[in-house]
Amino acid sequence: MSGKRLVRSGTTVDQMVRAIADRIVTGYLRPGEKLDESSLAARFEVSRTPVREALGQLSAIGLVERRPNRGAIVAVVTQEYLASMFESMAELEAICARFSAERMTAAERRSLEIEHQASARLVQVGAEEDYEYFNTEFHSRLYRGAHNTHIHDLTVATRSRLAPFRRAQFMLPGRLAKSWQEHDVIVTAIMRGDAAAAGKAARDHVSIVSEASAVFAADDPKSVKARHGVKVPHLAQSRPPV
Amino acid sequence: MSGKRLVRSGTTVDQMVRAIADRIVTGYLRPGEKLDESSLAARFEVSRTPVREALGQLSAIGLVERRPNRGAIVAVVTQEYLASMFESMAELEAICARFSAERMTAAERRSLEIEHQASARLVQVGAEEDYEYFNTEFHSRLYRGAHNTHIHDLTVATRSRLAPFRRAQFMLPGRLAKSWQEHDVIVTAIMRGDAAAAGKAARDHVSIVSEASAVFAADDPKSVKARHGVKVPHLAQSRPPV
DNA sequence: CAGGCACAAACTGCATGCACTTGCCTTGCG
DNA sequence: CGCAAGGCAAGTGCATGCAGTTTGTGCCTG
Repeated sequence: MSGKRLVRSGTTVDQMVRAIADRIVTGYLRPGEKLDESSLAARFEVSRTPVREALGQLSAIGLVERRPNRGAIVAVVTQEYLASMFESMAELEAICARFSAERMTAAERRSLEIEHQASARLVQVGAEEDYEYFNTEFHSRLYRGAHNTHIHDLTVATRSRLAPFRRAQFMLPGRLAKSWQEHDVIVTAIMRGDAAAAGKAARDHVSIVSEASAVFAADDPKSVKARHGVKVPHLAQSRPPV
Repeated sequence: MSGKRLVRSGTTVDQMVRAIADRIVTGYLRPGEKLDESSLAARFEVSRTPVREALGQLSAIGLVERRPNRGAIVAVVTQEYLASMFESMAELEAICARFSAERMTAAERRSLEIEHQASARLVQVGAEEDYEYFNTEFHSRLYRGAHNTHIHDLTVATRSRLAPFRRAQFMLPGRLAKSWQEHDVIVTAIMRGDAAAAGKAARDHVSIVSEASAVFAADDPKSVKARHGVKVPHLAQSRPPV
Protein backbone atom coordinates (compact mmCIF):
# COMPACT_ATOMS: atom_id res chain seq x y z
CA MET A 1 0.00 0.00 0.00
CA SER A 2 2.26 2.78 -1.10
CA GLY A 3 0.42 5.50 -2.95
CA LYS A 4 -2.85 7.08 -2.06
CA ARG A 5 -2.82 10.72 -2.92
CA LEU A 6 -0.19 10.54 -5.59
CA VAL A 7 -1.20 13.61 -7.48
CA ARG A 8 -3.46 16.25 -6.09
CA SER A 9 -4.31 18.05 -9.29
CA GLY A 10 -7.49 17.64 -11.25
CA THR A 11 -10.52 15.53 -10.63
CA THR A 12 -10.44 12.09 -9.16
CA VAL A 13 -10.94 10.60 -12.59
CA ASP A 14 -7.91 12.47 -13.90
CA GLN A 15 -5.85 11.24 -11.04
CA MET A 16 -6.93 7.70 -11.75
CA VAL A 17 -6.09 8.06 -15.41
CA ARG A 18 -2.66 9.37 -14.60
CA ALA A 19 -2.00 6.83 -11.89
CA ILE A 20 -3.03 3.85 -13.99
CA ALA A 21 -1.41 5.12 -17.17
CA ASP A 22 1.77 5.73 -15.27
CA ARG A 23 1.83 2.20 -13.95
CA ILE A 24 1.28 0.83 -17.41
CA VAL A 25 3.82 3.05 -19.13
CA THR A 26 6.47 2.38 -16.55
CA GLY A 27 5.86 -1.33 -16.82
CA TYR A 28 4.64 -1.76 -13.27
CA LEU A 29 1.43 -3.14 -14.68
CA ARG A 30 2.22 -5.57 -17.43
CA PRO A 31 0.37 -6.34 -20.67
CA GLY A 32 -2.46 -8.76 -20.13
CA GLU A 33 -2.67 -8.05 -16.44
CA LYS A 34 -6.20 -7.85 -15.14
CA LEU A 35 -7.49 -4.49 -14.02
CA ASP A 36 -10.14 -5.14 -11.45
CA GLU A 37 -12.38 -2.17 -10.79
CA SER A 38 -13.05 -2.97 -7.17
CA SER A 39 -9.42 -3.66 -6.38
CA LEU A 40 -8.25 -0.47 -8.04
CA ALA A 41 -10.97 1.46 -6.27
CA ALA A 42 -9.93 0.02 -2.93
CA ARG A 43 -6.28 0.50 -3.78
CA PHE A 44 -6.75 4.22 -4.42
CA GLU A 45 -9.47 4.69 -1.86
CA VAL A 46 -12.13 5.95 -4.20
CA SER A 47 -15.34 4.46 -5.46
CA ARG A 48 -15.63 2.37 -8.56
CA THR A 49 -17.08 5.18 -10.63
CA PRO A 50 -13.91 7.22 -11.24
CA VAL A 51 -11.95 4.02 -11.77
CA ARG A 52 -14.46 2.92 -14.35
CA GLU A 53 -14.28 6.21 -16.16
CA ALA A 54 -10.52 6.13 -16.09
CA LEU A 55 -10.45 2.65 -17.56
CA GLY A 56 -12.84 3.78 -20.25
CA GLN A 57 -10.57 6.66 -21.19
CA LEU A 58 -7.47 4.52 -21.14
CA SER A 59 -9.29 2.08 -23.33
CA ALA A 60 -10.16 4.89 -25.73
CA ILE A 61 -6.50 5.78 -26.11
CA GLY A 62 -5.46 2.17 -26.45
CA LEU A 63 -3.56 1.60 -23.23
CA VAL A 64 -6.06 -0.86 -21.87
CA GLU A 65 -8.35 -3.32 -23.51
CA ARG A 66 -11.92 -3.79 -22.44
CA ARG A 67 -13.99 -6.87 -22.95
CA PRO A 68 -17.67 -6.13 -22.31
CA ASN A 69 -18.85 -7.72 -19.09
CA ARG A 70 -15.50 -9.35 -18.71
CA GLY A 71 -13.31 -6.69 -17.28
CA ALA A 72 -10.32 -4.76 -18.48
CA ILE A 73 -6.72 -5.77 -18.95
CA VAL A 74 -3.58 -3.87 -19.78
CA ALA A 75 -3.51 -3.79 -23.57
CA VAL A 76 -1.70 -6.71 -25.05
CA VAL A 77 0.52 -5.61 -27.88
CA THR A 78 1.28 -8.18 -30.49
CA GLN A 79 4.68 -8.51 -32.05
CA GLU A 80 3.19 -7.18 -35.24
CA TYR A 81 1.51 -4.19 -33.68
CA LEU A 82 4.61 -3.36 -31.73
CA ALA A 83 6.61 -3.37 -34.91
CA SER A 84 4.08 -1.07 -36.52
CA MET A 85 4.35 1.31 -33.59
CA PHE A 86 8.12 1.42 -33.80
CA GLU A 87 7.96 2.00 -37.50
CA SER A 88 5.40 4.76 -36.98
CA MET A 89 7.60 6.22 -34.31
CA ALA A 90 10.52 6.34 -36.71
CA GLU A 91 8.42 8.14 -39.27
CA LEU A 92 6.97 10.54 -36.74
CA GLU A 93 10.37 11.38 -35.37
CA ALA A 94 11.62 11.85 -38.88
CA ILE A 95 8.85 14.36 -39.50
CA CYS A 96 9.64 16.20 -36.30
CA ALA A 97 13.31 16.31 -37.12
CA ARG A 98 12.63 17.55 -40.65
CA PHE A 99 10.34 20.27 -39.40
CA SER A 100 12.70 21.14 -36.62
CA ALA A 101 15.51 21.62 -39.11
CA GLU A 102 13.29 24.01 -41.01
CA ARG A 103 11.46 25.78 -38.24
CA MET A 104 13.33 25.86 -34.97
CA THR A 105 13.98 29.33 -33.75
CA ALA A 106 17.53 30.42 -33.05
CA ALA A 107 16.85 30.04 -29.34
CA GLU A 108 15.52 26.53 -29.78
CA ARG A 109 18.54 25.52 -31.81
CA ARG A 110 20.85 26.94 -29.21
CA SER A 111 19.13 25.11 -26.37
CA LEU A 112 19.14 21.89 -28.29
CA GLU A 113 22.80 22.12 -28.99
CA ILE A 114 23.74 23.16 -25.47
CA GLU A 115 21.75 20.43 -23.79
CA HIS A 116 23.05 17.90 -26.23
CA GLN A 117 26.62 18.86 -25.52
CA ALA A 118 25.95 18.83 -21.81
CA SER A 119 24.78 15.25 -22.01
CA ALA A 120 28.09 14.21 -23.54
CA ARG A 121 29.63 14.12 -20.10
CA LEU A 122 27.03 11.74 -18.82
CA VAL A 123 27.99 9.33 -21.53
CA GLN A 124 31.61 9.38 -20.45
CA VAL A 125 30.81 8.64 -16.83
CA GLY A 126 28.15 6.17 -17.85
CA ALA A 127 25.38 7.83 -15.88
CA GLU A 128 22.54 5.82 -17.35
CA GLU A 129 19.73 7.30 -15.34
CA ASP A 130 20.76 10.88 -15.82
CA TYR A 131 21.37 10.33 -19.48
CA GLU A 132 17.88 8.96 -19.79
CA TYR A 133 16.51 12.21 -18.55
CA PHE A 134 18.49 14.15 -21.15
CA ASN A 135 17.47 11.69 -23.79
CA THR A 136 13.79 12.24 -23.05
CA GLU A 137 14.35 15.96 -23.00
CA PHE A 138 16.19 15.80 -26.31
CA HIS A 139 13.35 14.07 -28.05
CA SER A 140 10.80 16.39 -26.51
CA ARG A 141 12.71 19.31 -27.94
CA LEU A 142 12.51 17.75 -31.34
CA TYR A 143 8.78 17.28 -31.05
CA ARG A 144 8.23 20.81 -29.91
CA GLY A 145 10.64 22.18 -32.44
CA ALA A 146 8.45 20.88 -35.23
CA HIS A 147 6.03 23.66 -34.38
CA ASN A 148 3.09 21.45 -35.12
CA THR A 149 0.91 20.71 -32.15
CA HIS A 150 -0.90 17.75 -33.61
CA ILE A 151 2.24 15.97 -34.74
CA HIS A 152 3.61 16.70 -31.32
CA ASP A 153 0.59 15.04 -29.70
CA LEU A 154 0.70 12.01 -31.95
CA THR A 155 4.39 11.56 -31.39
CA VAL A 156 4.21 11.92 -27.64
CA ALA A 157 1.30 9.51 -27.50
CA THR A 158 3.08 6.91 -29.57
CA ARG A 159 6.24 7.35 -27.57
CA SER A 160 4.46 6.75 -24.30
CA ARG A 161 2.85 3.62 -25.63
CA LEU A 162 6.28 2.38 -26.59
CA ALA A 163 7.82 3.27 -23.27
CA PRO A 164 7.36 -0.13 -21.63
CA PHE A 165 9.19 -1.80 -24.49
CA ARG A 166 11.84 0.82 -24.83
CA ARG A 167 13.17 0.31 -21.36
CA ALA A 168 14.41 -3.04 -22.45
CA GLN A 169 17.40 -1.48 -24.15
CA PHE A 170 18.72 0.05 -20.97
CA MET A 171 20.96 -2.84 -20.34
CA LEU A 172 22.67 -3.02 -23.68
CA PRO A 173 26.31 -2.12 -23.24
CA GLY A 174 27.63 0.81 -25.21
CA ARG A 175 24.16 2.10 -25.83
CA LEU A 176 24.79 5.50 -24.34
CA ALA A 177 27.66 6.34 -26.62
CA LYS A 178 25.80 5.06 -29.63
CA SER A 179 22.69 6.98 -28.74
CA TRP A 180 24.66 10.15 -28.24
CA GLN A 181 26.36 9.82 -31.56
CA GLU A 182 23.06 9.31 -33.29
CA HIS A 183 21.69 12.36 -31.57
CA ASP A 184 24.74 14.20 -32.72
CA VAL A 185 24.00 13.45 -36.33
CA ILE A 186 20.48 14.76 -35.87
CA VAL A 187 21.63 17.90 -34.11
CA THR A 188 24.23 18.62 -36.73
CA ALA A 189 21.70 18.28 -39.51
CA ILE A 190 19.24 20.51 -37.71
CA MET A 191 21.85 23.16 -37.08
CA ARG A 192 22.69 23.08 -40.77
CA GLY A 193 19.00 23.33 -41.57
CA ASP A 194 19.29 20.16 -43.56
CA ALA A 195 15.77 18.80 -43.25
CA ALA A 196 16.29 15.66 -45.29
CA ALA A 197 19.39 14.64 -43.39
CA ALA A 198 17.73 15.37 -40.04
CA GLY A 199 14.74 13.27 -40.99
CA LYS A 200 16.85 10.36 -42.09
CA ALA A 201 19.03 10.50 -39.01
CA ALA A 202 16.00 10.56 -36.71
CA ARG A 203 14.41 7.67 -38.53
CA ASP A 204 17.57 5.61 -38.30
CA HIS A 205 17.93 6.45 -34.64
CA VAL A 206 14.51 5.07 -33.80
CA SER A 207 14.98 2.06 -36.00
CA ILE A 208 18.03 1.05 -34.05
CA VAL A 209 16.22 1.44 -30.75
CA SER A 210 13.43 -0.62 -32.19
CA GLU A 211 15.67 -3.53 -32.96
CA ALA A 212 16.97 -3.56 -29.44
CA SER A 213 13.50 -3.63 -27.98
CA ALA A 214 11.46 -5.80 -30.26
CA VAL A 215 12.39 -8.95 -28.42
CA PHE A 216 10.18 -8.01 -25.55
CA ALA A 217 6.88 -8.22 -27.36
CA ALA A 218 4.29 -10.80 -26.52
CA ASP A 219 3.28 -12.27 -29.79
CA ASP A 220 -0.01 -13.39 -28.44
CA PRO A 221 -2.60 -14.08 -31.10
CA LYS A 222 -4.99 -11.79 -29.25
CA SER A 223 -4.89 -8.60 -31.15
CA VAL A 224 -5.28 -5.21 -29.63
CA LYS A 225 -6.09 -3.65 -32.97
CA ALA A 226 -9.05 -4.88 -34.94
CA ARG A 227 -11.65 -2.76 -33.34
CA HIS A 228 -14.20 -0.45 -34.78
CA GLY A 229 -14.98 3.12 -34.04
CA VAL A 230 -12.85 6.17 -33.65
CA LYS A 231 -9.79 5.23 -31.80
CA VAL A 232 -7.51 8.13 -31.35
CA PRO A 233 -4.47 7.66 -29.24
CA HIS A 234 -3.87 10.81 -27.32
CA LEU A 235 -1.69 10.61 -24.34
CA ALA A 236 0.66 13.13 -23.03
CA GLN A 237 3.86 11.70 -21.79
CA SER A 238 4.55 11.07 -18.21
CA ARG A 239 7.33 12.52 -16.20
CA PRO A 240 10.84 11.39 -16.97
CA PRO A 241 12.00 8.43 -14.95
CA VAL A 242 13.45 9.60 -11.69
CA MET B 1 -33.87 15.88 -34.14
CA SER B 2 -32.95 12.78 -35.96
CA GLY B 3 -34.42 10.20 -33.65
CA LYS B 4 -32.52 8.06 -31.29
CA ARG B 5 -29.97 5.66 -32.53
CA LEU B 6 -30.94 2.19 -31.61
CA VAL B 7 -27.67 0.60 -32.48
CA ARG B 8 -27.81 -2.63 -30.62
CA SER B 9 -24.14 -3.45 -30.68
CA GLY B 10 -21.95 -3.03 -27.67
CA THR B 11 -22.65 -1.49 -24.33
CA THR B 12 -24.67 1.62 -23.72
CA VAL B 13 -21.46 3.58 -23.27
CA ASP B 14 -20.21 2.44 -26.66
CA GLN B 15 -23.44 3.46 -28.25
CA MET B 16 -23.18 6.87 -26.65
CA VAL B 17 -19.61 7.28 -27.81
CA ARG B 18 -20.56 6.40 -31.35
CA ALA B 19 -23.69 8.49 -31.34
CA ILE B 20 -22.01 11.61 -30.00
CA ALA B 21 -18.84 11.17 -32.05
CA ASP B 22 -20.97 10.74 -35.12
CA ARG B 23 -22.80 13.96 -34.47
CA ILE B 24 -19.56 15.80 -33.98
CA VAL B 25 -17.76 14.35 -36.97
CA THR B 26 -20.69 14.97 -39.27
CA GLY B 27 -20.96 18.51 -38.05
CA TYR B 28 -24.38 18.11 -36.51
CA LEU B 29 -22.89 19.20 -33.23
CA ARG B 30 -20.65 22.16 -33.79
CA PRO B 31 -17.42 23.19 -32.08
CA GLY B 32 -18.04 25.04 -28.88
CA GLU B 33 -21.53 23.64 -28.48
CA LYS B 34 -22.36 22.67 -24.95
CA LEU B 35 -22.83 19.01 -24.16
CA ASP B 36 -25.16 18.83 -21.25
CA GLU B 37 -25.10 15.47 -19.52
CA SER B 38 -28.70 15.52 -18.43
CA SER B 39 -29.96 16.64 -21.81
CA LEU B 40 -27.99 14.00 -23.63
CA ALA B 41 -29.13 11.39 -21.15
CA ALA B 42 -32.74 12.37 -21.66
CA ARG B 43 -32.22 12.62 -25.39
CA PHE B 44 -30.95 9.03 -25.61
CA GLU B 45 -33.11 7.72 -22.81
CA VAL B 46 -30.32 6.48 -20.62
CA SER B 47 -28.97 7.65 -17.31
CA ARG B 48 -26.22 10.18 -16.93
CA THR B 49 -23.59 7.59 -16.15
CA PRO B 50 -23.01 6.19 -19.64
CA VAL B 51 -23.23 9.69 -21.06
CA ARG B 52 -20.58 10.82 -18.63
CA GLU B 53 -18.32 7.95 -19.52
CA ALA B 54 -18.80 8.59 -23.20
CA LEU B 55 -17.91 12.25 -22.78
CA GLY B 56 -14.83 11.23 -20.85
CA GLN B 57 -13.69 8.94 -23.63
CA LEU B 58 -14.40 11.50 -26.30
CA SER B 59 -12.45 13.97 -24.27
CA ALA B 60 -9.56 11.52 -24.08
CA ILE B 61 -9.42 11.28 -27.84
CA GLY B 62 -9.77 15.01 -28.29
CA LEU B 63 -13.22 15.28 -29.80
CA VAL B 64 -14.69 17.06 -26.84
CA GLU B 65 -13.24 19.39 -24.30
CA ARG B 66 -13.96 19.09 -20.62
CA ARG B 67 -13.70 21.87 -18.12
CA PRO B 68 -13.79 20.50 -14.59
CA ASN B 69 -17.06 21.32 -12.88
CA ARG B 70 -18.08 23.36 -15.87
CA GLY B 71 -19.31 20.83 -18.34
CA ALA B 72 -18.18 19.61 -21.72
CA ILE B 73 -18.24 21.24 -25.10
CA VAL B 74 -17.47 20.03 -28.59
CA ALA B 75 -13.75 20.61 -28.96
CA VAL B 76 -12.95 24.00 -30.33
CA VAL B 77 -10.21 23.87 -32.88
CA THR B 78 -8.16 26.97 -33.36
CA GLN B 79 -6.99 28.08 -36.76
CA GLU B 80 -3.49 27.15 -35.69
CA TYR B 81 -4.36 23.69 -34.45
CA LEU B 82 -6.46 23.01 -37.52
CA ALA B 83 -3.51 23.93 -39.68
CA SER B 84 -1.33 21.58 -37.69
CA MET B 85 -3.83 18.78 -38.19
CA PHE B 86 -3.96 19.32 -41.92
CA GLU B 87 -0.21 19.40 -42.11
CA SER B 88 -0.02 16.21 -40.06
CA MET B 89 -2.61 14.67 -42.30
CA ALA B 90 -0.52 15.47 -45.34
CA GLU B 91 2.50 13.83 -43.76
CA LEU B 92 0.55 10.81 -42.61
CA GLU B 93 -0.98 10.30 -46.02
CA ALA B 94 2.43 10.69 -47.54
CA ILE B 95 3.73 7.93 -45.33
CA CYS B 96 0.80 5.68 -46.22
CA ALA B 97 1.29 6.33 -49.90
CA ARG B 98 5.01 5.65 -49.69
CA PHE B 99 4.48 2.42 -47.84
CA SER B 100 1.66 1.46 -50.16
CA ALA B 101 3.91 1.90 -53.13
CA GLU B 102 6.39 -0.44 -51.53
CA ARG B 103 4.13 -2.95 -49.86
CA MET B 104 0.76 -3.30 -51.49
CA THR B 105 0.07 -6.77 -52.69
CA ALA B 106 -0.77 -7.37 -56.31
CA ALA B 107 -4.40 -7.78 -55.34
CA GLU B 108 -4.44 -4.52 -53.44
CA ARG B 109 -2.90 -2.69 -56.35
CA ARG B 110 -5.44 -4.12 -58.72
CA SER B 111 -8.37 -3.17 -56.50
CA LEU B 112 -7.01 0.31 -56.03
CA GLU B 113 -6.64 0.82 -59.74
CA ILE B 114 -10.01 -0.66 -60.61
CA GLU B 115 -11.93 1.35 -58.08
CA HIS B 116 -10.07 4.46 -59.04
CA GLN B 117 -10.97 4.00 -62.67
CA ALA B 118 -14.55 3.26 -61.75
CA SER B 119 -14.85 6.56 -59.98
CA ALA B 120 -13.83 8.39 -63.14
CA ARG B 121 -17.38 8.14 -64.40
CA LEU B 122 -18.77 9.77 -61.33
CA VAL B 123 -16.60 12.78 -62.02
CA GLN B 124 -18.00 13.13 -65.50
CA VAL B 125 -21.60 13.09 -64.37
CA GLY B 126 -20.76 15.21 -61.35
CA ALA B 127 -22.14 12.76 -58.83
CA GLU B 128 -20.77 14.50 -55.77
CA GLU B 129 -22.20 12.20 -53.14
CA ASP B 130 -21.25 9.01 -54.86
CA TYR B 131 -17.80 10.32 -55.57
CA GLU B 132 -17.38 11.12 -51.93
CA TYR B 133 -17.93 7.50 -51.11
CA PHE B 134 -15.25 6.42 -53.57
CA ASN B 135 -12.97 9.12 -52.31
CA THR B 136 -13.24 7.86 -48.75
CA GLU B 137 -12.73 4.32 -49.96
CA PHE B 138 -9.70 5.38 -51.94
CA HIS B 139 -8.00 6.90 -48.96
CA SER B 140 -8.88 3.94 -46.78
CA ARG B 141 -7.18 1.67 -49.27
CA LEU B 142 -4.08 3.78 -49.02
CA TYR B 143 -4.09 3.57 -45.24
CA ARG B 144 -4.57 -0.15 -45.26
CA GLY B 145 -2.08 -0.62 -48.05
CA ALA B 146 0.65 0.76 -45.83
CA HIS B 147 0.50 -2.49 -43.89
CA ASN B 148 1.13 -0.70 -40.66
CA THR B 149 -1.70 -0.86 -38.18
CA HIS B 150 -0.58 1.96 -35.98
CA ILE B 151 -0.05 4.40 -38.81
CA HIS B 152 -3.44 3.31 -40.05
CA ASP B 153 -5.00 4.13 -36.70
CA LEU B 154 -3.32 7.49 -36.42
CA THR B 155 -4.31 8.43 -39.92
CA VAL B 156 -7.91 7.37 -39.56
CA ALA B 157 -8.15 9.21 -36.27
CA THR B 158 -6.73 12.40 -37.68
CA ARG B 159 -8.94 12.12 -40.70
CA SER B 160 -12.06 11.82 -38.61
CA ARG B 161 -11.13 14.84 -36.60
CA LEU B 162 -10.72 16.78 -39.80
CA ALA B 163 -13.98 15.55 -41.24
CA PRO B 164 -16.10 18.49 -40.09
CA PHE B 165 -13.76 20.91 -41.79
CA ARG B 166 -13.24 18.85 -44.86
CA ARG B 167 -16.86 18.90 -45.84
CA ALA B 168 -16.51 22.55 -46.54
CA GLN B 169 -14.85 21.89 -49.85
CA PHE B 170 -17.81 20.03 -51.26
CA MET B 171 -19.16 23.09 -52.89
CA LEU B 172 -16.07 24.19 -54.72
CA PRO B 173 -16.68 23.87 -58.46
CA GLY B 174 -14.37 21.60 -60.39
CA ARG B 175 -13.20 19.91 -57.25
CA LEU B 176 -14.17 16.45 -58.40
CA ALA B 177 -12.05 16.51 -61.50
CA LYS B 178 -9.13 17.99 -59.66
CA SER B 179 -9.39 15.46 -56.88
CA TRP B 180 -9.55 12.61 -59.35
CA GLN B 181 -6.49 13.79 -61.19
CA GLU B 182 -4.56 14.07 -57.96
CA HIS B 183 -5.62 10.56 -57.06
CA ASP B 184 -4.49 9.50 -60.47
CA VAL B 185 -0.98 10.75 -59.84
CA ILE B 186 -0.89 8.82 -56.59
CA VAL B 187 -2.20 5.64 -58.18
CA THR B 188 0.25 5.84 -61.02
CA ALA B 189 3.16 6.26 -58.65
CA ILE B 190 2.00 3.37 -56.52
CA MET B 191 1.57 1.10 -59.52
CA ARG B 192 5.09 1.98 -60.54
CA GLY B 193 6.26 1.27 -57.02
CA ASP B 194 7.69 4.75 -56.87
CA ALA B 195 7.48 5.44 -53.16
CA ALA B 196 8.92 8.93 -53.22
CA ALA B 197 6.58 10.09 -55.96
CA ALA B 198 3.58 8.51 -54.27
CA GLY B 199 4.43 10.23 -51.01
CA LYS B 200 4.84 13.59 -52.63
CA ALA B 201 1.63 13.25 -54.59
CA ALA B 202 -0.33 12.28 -51.49
CA ARG B 203 1.12 15.16 -49.53
CA ASP B 204 0.26 17.62 -52.24
CA HIS B 205 -3.23 16.21 -52.50
CA VAL B 206 -3.97 16.84 -48.84
CA SER B 207 -2.35 20.23 -48.91
CA ILE B 208 -4.72 21.31 -51.60
CA VAL B 209 -7.72 20.06 -49.71
CA SER B 210 -6.40 21.87 -46.67
CA GLU B 211 -6.35 25.20 -48.43
CA ALA B 212 -9.93 24.75 -49.49
CA SER B 213 -11.05 24.00 -45.98
CA ALA B 214 -9.01 26.23 -43.77
CA VAL B 215 -11.42 29.09 -44.14
CA PHE B 216 -13.91 27.31 -41.99
CA ALA B 217 -11.91 27.29 -38.82
CA ALA B 218 -13.10 29.21 -35.82
CA ASP B 219 -9.88 30.91 -34.95
CA ASP B 220 -11.22 33.73 -32.94
CA PRO B 221 -13.06 32.96 -29.72
CA LYS B 222 -16.17 34.67 -30.95
CA SER B 223 -18.80 32.03 -30.41
CA VAL B 224 -16.93 30.54 -27.50
CA LYS B 225 -15.58 31.70 -24.24
CA ALA B 226 -12.82 34.23 -24.49
CA ARG B 227 -11.02 32.43 -21.71
CA HIS B 228 -9.71 29.98 -24.22
CA GLY B 229 -7.37 32.69 -25.32
CA VAL B 230 -5.20 31.95 -22.34
CA LYS B 231 -2.83 29.48 -23.74
CA VAL B 232 0.75 28.40 -23.69
CA PRO B 233 2.45 28.80 -27.06
CA HIS B 234 3.03 25.25 -28.10
CA LEU B 235 0.30 23.49 -26.24
CA ALA B 236 -2.39 25.73 -27.57
CA GLN B 237 -5.03 23.15 -28.23
CA SER B 238 -3.72 20.25 -26.28
CA ARG B 239 -5.78 18.58 -23.71
CA PRO B 240 -4.43 18.68 -20.22
CA PRO B 241 -1.65 16.14 -19.82
CA VAL B 242 -2.91 12.72 -18.97
C1' DC C 1 -26.83 54.19 -11.80
C1' DA C 2 -22.91 51.11 -11.54
C1' DG C 3 -20.75 47.64 -8.93
C1' DG C 4 -20.60 44.11 -6.04
C1' DC C 5 -22.87 40.57 -2.83
C1' DA C 6 -25.59 36.97 -1.66
C1' DC C 7 -28.78 33.65 -2.52
C1' DA C 8 -30.83 30.13 -5.56
C1' DA C 9 -31.10 27.16 -9.42
C1' DA C 10 -28.51 24.18 -12.29
C1' DC C 11 -25.10 21.10 -13.07
C1' DT C 12 -21.07 18.37 -12.32
C1' DG C 13 -18.47 14.76 -9.65
C1' DC C 14 -18.46 10.87 -6.98
C1' DA C 15 -20.61 7.18 -4.10
C1' DT C 16 -23.73 3.62 -3.65
C1' DG C 17 -27.17 0.18 -4.94
C1' DC C 18 -29.01 -3.26 -7.77
C1' DA C 19 -29.73 -6.15 -11.87
C1' DC C 20 -27.46 -8.87 -15.06
C1' DT C 21 -23.63 -11.42 -17.06
C1' DT C 22 -19.71 -14.51 -16.75
C1' DG C 23 -16.97 -18.15 -15.10
C1' DC C 24 -16.38 -21.71 -11.85
C1' DC C 25 -17.70 -25.43 -9.16
C1' DT C 26 -20.66 -28.69 -7.80
C1' DT C 27 -23.71 -32.36 -8.69
C1' DG C 28 -26.32 -35.68 -11.12
C1' DC C 29 -26.50 -38.72 -14.98
C1' DG C 30 -24.90 -41.58 -18.63
C1' DC D 1 -14.87 -41.87 -15.08
C1' DG D 2 -16.43 -38.29 -18.29
C1' DC D 3 -19.66 -34.80 -19.23
C1' DA D 4 -23.39 -31.73 -19.07
C1' DA D 5 -26.60 -28.94 -16.52
C1' DG D 6 -27.44 -26.00 -12.81
C1' DG D 7 -26.35 -23.02 -9.18
C1' DC D 8 -23.23 -19.79 -6.87
C1' DA D 9 -19.84 -16.24 -6.27
C1' DA D 10 -17.47 -12.58 -8.37
C1' DG D 11 -17.60 -8.72 -11.11
C1' DT D 12 -19.40 -5.58 -14.63
C1' DG D 13 -22.95 -2.09 -16.31
C1' DC D 14 -26.15 1.23 -15.41
C1' DA D 15 -29.35 4.03 -12.45
C1' DT D 16 -29.95 6.98 -8.77
C1' DG D 17 -28.78 9.96 -4.87
C1' DC D 18 -26.24 13.48 -2.66
C1' DA D 19 -22.62 16.85 -1.90
C1' DG D 20 -19.90 20.47 -3.78
C1' DT D 21 -19.17 23.87 -7.33
C1' DT D 22 -20.46 27.13 -10.71
C1' DT D 23 -23.47 30.51 -12.62
C1' DG D 24 -27.28 33.45 -13.11
C1' DT D 25 -30.32 36.86 -10.85
C1' DG D 26 -32.03 40.20 -7.92
C1' DC D 27 -31.08 43.20 -4.21
C1' DC D 28 -28.36 46.23 -1.67
C1' DT D 29 -24.94 49.77 -1.23
C1' DG D 30 -21.98 53.50 -2.35
